[in-house]
Amino acid sequence: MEIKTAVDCFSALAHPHRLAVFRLLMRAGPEGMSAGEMAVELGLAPSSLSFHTRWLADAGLIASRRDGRRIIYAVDVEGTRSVIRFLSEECCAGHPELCGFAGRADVPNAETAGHPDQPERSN
Amino acid sequence: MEIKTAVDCFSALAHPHRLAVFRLLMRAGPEGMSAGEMAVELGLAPSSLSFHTRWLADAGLIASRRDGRRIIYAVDVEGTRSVIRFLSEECCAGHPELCGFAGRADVPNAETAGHPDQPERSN
DNA sequence: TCAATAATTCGATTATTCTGGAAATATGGA
DNA sequence: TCCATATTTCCAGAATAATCGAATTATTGA
Repeated sequence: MEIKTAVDCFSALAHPHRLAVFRLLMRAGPEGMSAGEMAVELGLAPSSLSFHTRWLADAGLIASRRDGRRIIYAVDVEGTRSVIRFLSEECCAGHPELCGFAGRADVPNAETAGHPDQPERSN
Repeated sequence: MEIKTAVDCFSALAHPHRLAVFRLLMRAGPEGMSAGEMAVELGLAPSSLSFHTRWLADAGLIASRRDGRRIIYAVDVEGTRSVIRFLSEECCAGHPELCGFAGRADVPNAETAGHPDQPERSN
């Protein structure tokens, strides 16, 4: 994941209303939720909600599909996984022992375990 | 982790210069790096760098200590783990199968591991 | 085609963030 | 004590983000 993309993702999550949208959609699951429902749920003007959903969509964290005259939003699973992976890998970069979050549960932490004494990079 | 804290953390990472500072410190490891070094490395005015380090520190992602007349910054491991955990748990909330990132088996992450059939929350 | 519904884009306004120079604070060494 | 170094805080000004009403676009059903 590129730095710019990562910044965009963090920016997308860096606002109470947007984080609320994201959480709402997480709970809604694959079926998602319409823009209107979310606006009501969060007490936002439709235009404001649209402003935020666009931001999340541009970051690749949510996606939209049309259903009749409604637009349904749902979490973009791949995009979301990417941010988590980015943060986790940044976190353990060179020092996996620090954060204890070096990898996936289903990937027997090969690199992590091995992690041959990082050259301690002095610059 | 509270919503507000999470937003603060994401905000802290949501700027190119701050993310650069964070990455720099990740690579520097526990020994950290002085404000001056980082300012030079990133080509920022000392006051600008200070503005960003403060933000990261307030979010709990980095911490500072004095060494003579220099201030050394280093990653706050606990704070960083908290954000990753928050994002991962938000991600899998109710639908761990979606992101495949429900947590590490060997990390004290009990609530996640247990994951008792989420009440499917219909609102 | 026309009215109703759902959402987005446009616009102006307000609020917040970012920047770096200048001044202030803290430390170390002559 | 006095000066140099390291960093932060203060202060404008410039840039960006957030808000919501009004206008616009898209869809459905009569």
